Amino acid sequence: MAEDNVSIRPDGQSTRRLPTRSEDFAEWYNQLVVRADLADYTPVRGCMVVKPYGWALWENITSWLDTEFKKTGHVNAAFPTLIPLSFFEKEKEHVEGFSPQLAIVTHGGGEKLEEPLVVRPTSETIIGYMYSKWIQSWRDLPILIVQWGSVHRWEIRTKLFLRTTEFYWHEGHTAHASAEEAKEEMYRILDIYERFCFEEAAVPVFKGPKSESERFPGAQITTSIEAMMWDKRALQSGTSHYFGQNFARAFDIKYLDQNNALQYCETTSWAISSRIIGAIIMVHGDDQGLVLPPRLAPIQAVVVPIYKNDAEKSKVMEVADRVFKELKDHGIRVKMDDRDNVSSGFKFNDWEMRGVPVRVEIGPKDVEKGSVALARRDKPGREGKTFVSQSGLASAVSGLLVEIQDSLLKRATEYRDANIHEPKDYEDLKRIVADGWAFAYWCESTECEAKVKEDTKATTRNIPLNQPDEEGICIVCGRPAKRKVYFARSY
RNA sequence: CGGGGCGUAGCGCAGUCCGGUAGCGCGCUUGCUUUGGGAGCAAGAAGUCCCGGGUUCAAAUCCCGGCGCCCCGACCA
Repeated sequence: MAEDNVSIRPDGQSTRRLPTRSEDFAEWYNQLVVRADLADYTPVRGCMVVKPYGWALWENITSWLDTEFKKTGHVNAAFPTLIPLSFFEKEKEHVEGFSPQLAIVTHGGGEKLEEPLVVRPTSETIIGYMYSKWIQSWRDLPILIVQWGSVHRWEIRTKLFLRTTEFYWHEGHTAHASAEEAKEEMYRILDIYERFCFEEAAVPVFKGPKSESERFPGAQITTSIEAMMWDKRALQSGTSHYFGQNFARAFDIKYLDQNNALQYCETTSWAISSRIIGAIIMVHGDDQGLVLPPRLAPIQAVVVPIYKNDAEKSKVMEVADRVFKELKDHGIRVKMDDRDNVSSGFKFNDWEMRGVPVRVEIGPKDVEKGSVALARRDKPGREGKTFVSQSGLASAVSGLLVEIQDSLLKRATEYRDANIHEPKDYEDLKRIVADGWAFAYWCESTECEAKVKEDTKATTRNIPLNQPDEEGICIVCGRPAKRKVYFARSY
């Protein structure tokens, strides 16, 4: 489906080489997003267009997550984009956290509004208000609702996918009777996020709680999944929060328990946003362009026919059409590139820019020999090319897609692990975070964390779960510490 | 908000110092030849030179005033 919507017109810079990642990583990213046809800039500062190819990728991400949410009992619903400003003032930390980022509507229908409306930056408040209306009894719990949509946060510096004024996401909002149940929910979702990253995006992540200073405004516990980008900076790729009764008290979300006693609910919220696309780009992309994990790629294989004249064309197209149909029937998301106005060499580069995992080249020689050239995107250029028989091609391509998926995860994991170090002392930590991640004991005090940030610009990312039950000493102050944390510069 | 840069064809830029026919590359259109790693030739189409004012016979160019964007230093999924 998605593959048929993809525009394949060359752009104005098609023949220009992308800057390499080591030359200028930021510029590499900016150009790649546009030239791979994922997104474009608009007249509205900080707001992007997600183009059909980028949206097809997003749809593959969302449909997997949606399926998993439904499997675990969640249902989808939609809440308003506009939220009364006063709602934000009901939870102290929430208003402090979000005030600087709000877009506010002051007029409607040509008149000044009595109360300004906030363009939602997140929906805890309006959903909390509605939950208080809907929940009366322990029988009403849990409520497990997911909203798919977009939100707005006024940003100073924006970057396509990573930080835009408007971005796309799902936000799950749940209400429970007990703290245990709410915390279980938070971790259940975190596990889904982790599985998504490993299995679908081939992006290895660490999951665990964030420090107090990195918490979501209004949360008691914030957990995250954290990934390492090619430039070794960290990207928070998803979050899951436990609110305790903070929002329940602010919005009066109460129920009568089995003993006829009035209780506050325990709530959670969680999200993965379109930012995850930025992670996929920065983890897998190379100097030729985008590299997409096969399981998420809108186009998994592209067929490129090669011919010199009409006689060759008719012979080649006969085979190419047959191959295309075979792959399609085999459930592979395949695209036929029968453009007549660009050379095959151009097409090779073009599909590499767009990150298509497998390219099937069919020329006159292949027609004679009953073969095709198979090129795998994770090994660009001629190195990734092999010649295989036309018979059994569909299963060969399927197998190759699996192999590419695995190799991307393996490569990303090795790269990440090679760039995480355990510092011997504080000076060592400073050296490490200049070009990598440090994994060290930390006393969990805000002072020590702030000192690291001050000295190195690195922040604590998260405290990974399942650590051995050992004690150490804080890398900053030397006091006893129970758990290790990742320190890294982040996006 | 402080420092630096930019605004000229769809995109990337030259021209501005020293005022005088609006230019280049890519892309686009048409035709022919091409197509196994970013094709060639030929003929075309396409610009309120960011906006407003001023100086001048004449302004992309000089002067004044705006606006917008990008890059670097304090927040976030």
